[in-house]
Amino acid sequence: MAAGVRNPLGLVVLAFLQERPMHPYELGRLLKSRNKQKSIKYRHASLYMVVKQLHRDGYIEPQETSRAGQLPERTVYALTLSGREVLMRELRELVAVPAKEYLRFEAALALIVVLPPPEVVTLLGERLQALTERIAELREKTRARDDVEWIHLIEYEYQLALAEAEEKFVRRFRASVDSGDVGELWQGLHPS
Amino acid sequence: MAAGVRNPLGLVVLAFLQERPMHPYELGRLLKSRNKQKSIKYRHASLYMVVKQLHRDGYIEPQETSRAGQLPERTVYALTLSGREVLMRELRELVAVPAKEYLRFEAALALIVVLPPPEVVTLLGERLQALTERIAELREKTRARDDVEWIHLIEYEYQLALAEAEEKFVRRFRASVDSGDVGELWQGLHPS
DNA sequence: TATCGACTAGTTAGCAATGACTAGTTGAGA
DNA sequence: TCTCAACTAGTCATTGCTAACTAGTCGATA
Repeated sequence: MAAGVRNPLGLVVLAFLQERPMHPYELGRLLKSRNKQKSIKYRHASLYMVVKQLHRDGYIEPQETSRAGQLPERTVYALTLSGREVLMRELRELVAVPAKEYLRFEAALALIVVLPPPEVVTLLGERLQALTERIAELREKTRARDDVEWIHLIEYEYQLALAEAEEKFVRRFRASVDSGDVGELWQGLHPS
Repeated sequence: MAAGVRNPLGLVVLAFLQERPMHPYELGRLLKSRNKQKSIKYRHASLYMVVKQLHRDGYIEPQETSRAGQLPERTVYALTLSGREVLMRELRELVAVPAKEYLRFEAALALIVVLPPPEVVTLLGERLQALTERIAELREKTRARDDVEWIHLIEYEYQLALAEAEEKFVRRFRASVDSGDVGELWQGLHPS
């Protein structure tokens, strides 16, 4: 059946299996070793779930089972034709069509009037500090290196671009709240 | 016994109940009328789930039940003391501590080498167009208005800041790929 | 050589979120 | 006045994700 692959982790599985057949645990190891877990949420158990779903939907197929010692049996999966197709299709859409994302901070902003303005200034200060550190890390990580081609750092460039934008936004926002020009409504909710 | 309120929708419920006791359906109506559904994912059925959880965890309490005609009974809930506490606590954390978000586009970037470079240029072009439209909308929405205080548009300002940053990033990225300086690895994956 | 932590490999139970469903009410237009 | 669409109000079944568990292996250290 299968209207597609919702979970990005599923796409990783398909993408990796394009290189060669593998068993789930190996997929997980590879994912970690290529540092994809920073961009794609990875939980050990989720991987097995996702593999099961991909199999159910006919995107991957068990090839052989092997076993080392008394450890559990490993099932090696291979990509099917429709698996390859769905990988390309989903990836194209992910790139071409911006998805609506619900960010935690966005939700917080939508409810920000619940907190008294002076406290918001303090909290935004804390966030600012964390963001600054994050940005420094990302700048370090994305600095041109000889051992890694730039295309493999592109996710971090993106994170960096967003983090910098957020930093600027928070700085502006904090200044606004700090200036005291906060509007009657918000002020009125917090009698001091 | 309740380690907090994971779902942002739960925070909306708590925040709204701070104003006055309400029944779930009314909460949903209010959420829509205040245009929070653009920042906080809202599904009718999820609301009832969340309300049930908040009740289970002692953050809200049923006050009375009423009924209009033959329509189902409505249960009116009120905020408890620990509900108020948890609302403030979670909101503070949401503001002060940047959460790691897993964005769809970020995942796509992590797997981008699966697609051939020329196609990526095209797809990024499509995304760029969508982003431009989105930015125009947000600019319109956040333009200073007499009938709404600026603090109630702050979520949109945030979205705008991020959208603009993404637009710039995509533009730069597309130019890089288009220039053909794409690295051996990526090129090698797509024999032409 | 006993033991402790890290690694290998996969399963399971429980909860949270969502699409689909039920069912009555109201108002506008034919 | 009939009916159709939109609204009111809530429930339920399915699916998916994750924390926690099982259980064996390997290497270092005391």
